[in-house]
Amino acid sequence: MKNIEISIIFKNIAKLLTIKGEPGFRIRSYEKAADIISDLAEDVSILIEEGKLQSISGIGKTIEEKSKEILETGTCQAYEKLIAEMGVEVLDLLNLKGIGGKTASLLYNDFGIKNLNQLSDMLESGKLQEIKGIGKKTMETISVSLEFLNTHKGTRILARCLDVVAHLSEIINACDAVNRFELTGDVRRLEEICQSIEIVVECQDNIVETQSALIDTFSTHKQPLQTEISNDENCTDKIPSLESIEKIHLLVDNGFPVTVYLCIAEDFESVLFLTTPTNEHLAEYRNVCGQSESSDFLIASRDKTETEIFDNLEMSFIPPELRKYPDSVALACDDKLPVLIDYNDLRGDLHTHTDWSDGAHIMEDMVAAAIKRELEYYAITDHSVSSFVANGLDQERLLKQIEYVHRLDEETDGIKLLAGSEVDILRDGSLDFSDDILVQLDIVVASVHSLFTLSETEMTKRVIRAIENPYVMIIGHPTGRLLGRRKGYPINLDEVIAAASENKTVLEINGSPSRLDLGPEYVRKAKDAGVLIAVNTDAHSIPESERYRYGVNVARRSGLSKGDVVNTYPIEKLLQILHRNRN
DNA sequence: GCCGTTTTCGGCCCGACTGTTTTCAGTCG
Repeated sequence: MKNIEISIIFKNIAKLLTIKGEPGFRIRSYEKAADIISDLAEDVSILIEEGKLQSISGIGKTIEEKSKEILETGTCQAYEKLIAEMGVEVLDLLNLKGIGGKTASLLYNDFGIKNLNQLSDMLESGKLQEIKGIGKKTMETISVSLEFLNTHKGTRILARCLDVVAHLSEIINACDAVNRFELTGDVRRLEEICQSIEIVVECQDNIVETQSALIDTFSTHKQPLQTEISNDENCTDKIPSLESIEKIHLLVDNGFPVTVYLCIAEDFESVLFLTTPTNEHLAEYRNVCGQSESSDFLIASRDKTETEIFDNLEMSFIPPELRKYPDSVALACDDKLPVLIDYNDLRGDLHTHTDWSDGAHIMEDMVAAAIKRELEYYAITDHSVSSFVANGLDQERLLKQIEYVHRLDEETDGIKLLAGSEVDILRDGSLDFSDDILVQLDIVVASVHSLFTLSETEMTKRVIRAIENPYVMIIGHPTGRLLGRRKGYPINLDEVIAAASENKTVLEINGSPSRLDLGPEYVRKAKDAGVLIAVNTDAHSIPESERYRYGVNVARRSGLSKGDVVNTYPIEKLLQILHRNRN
């Protein structure tokens, strides 16, 4: 059980209590505890063992007891009681833009709204607009948000899938009848949003025996994923049931589909090969090899490794991340696939936070985590004054911080610290700090954090003006999207990319698992336009320093090589590139 | 629910802006 699981339960308790209409401060305590726990650098279980959990400010007796209960049983009674009473779907109400705690509570208590479908009916019947405080614009916001959530219904972001996979792996490992297993499908391709989890299992001897042993193992490990065996044959099935392939369908994590393919050793890699790509990509292989049926293909490729299968198709090995795009097959046939950036290629992080603004940890601890990651350079880029809620730094505090970073840099061996700022891009595209302040910074990341409702024209103009500022080096999370939750502000990215290309401004791939912003579609366009990319963590805590992996995933899926990513360069070259617009 | 203390309950809670109204809910990190 990881900290994140405990954190999610506390966050959900807070949400359910909000919707129920409970008074505020108890809710706030659960929210605070959830935030504290997700940011902890150590496992809750260890802190409890050492008797240290309650010494953290914000965590008292009740939170510790409930944490213990969750660690032991996968859940806690208080949470289960709320879910039983209100239903888990009611939580979706708070994911809608335009609806906050007060409105969600009103909808639930006075109108009996328990899920998005009921809300949708209410919206269509016009009853929603009768509620005080909901006018034309808010209706529109809710309607757009509802449609967005519906298109992502039943999906999970990659990070959540990997958490779920960690649990499933434990369960599968506990089954003696399994030789080995590997992820396939969406998760193997590292899709930012996944439709399902697919796993290929190599059985020890008899497939049917392994199948029934695995079903037994899954059935006895119900918590914390609410794992159920499902008979739903409509689950993602890339290959038909064959004599040599069996399947198990599961629903985990409140109804998320999992398909387990069971096969013998000889078929393991060919099943992996067939189940990894999208259907569109798979069709391209068929064009190349002329095999029309998966079953024929399977027989033809029996006992071969994936590499041998690609060899037989007379194309180079296509990394799983690229087995989505039809064009990668043509590139593989011509042996022209890019050499993808590797996770170890990053030499530094150019966008991070500390407790000077809204980070959870002190600068020294964040730096220690960076040294542990063996980074060569590390930029501190706390928020600027306009991000008030994030305790953004004003000019005076920024100047103090620059000095502090320089001093810490002198005292610290093994890493170069860069003084930076994540500067807010204001409404008109100007920045929070004047040029004579910006010139003192090693790194300037400029980001939009407010006024998401501007028109596309205004927003595009706003960001381009920031790009044109010679002191701005990187545009942070360029679309403002939150995966599965928020579409991002309206902006013409083609124009933004053209402006970045012209002004030699770097665009960011933000490694926050719920952002991953820019996404592959536009990263590819940026690469084509000669724009360099920075893969940053935007870490607000020590655990978040690990999110560089998610950023690299996006870079790989976008077909980026090491040379396309600015923070793979040695420090001298990096600064030369970033400072080239300064005179 | 947590904290702190003047030991048994009162205080916790940021700011600017938008939308919808005329006082407040929601949104940005």
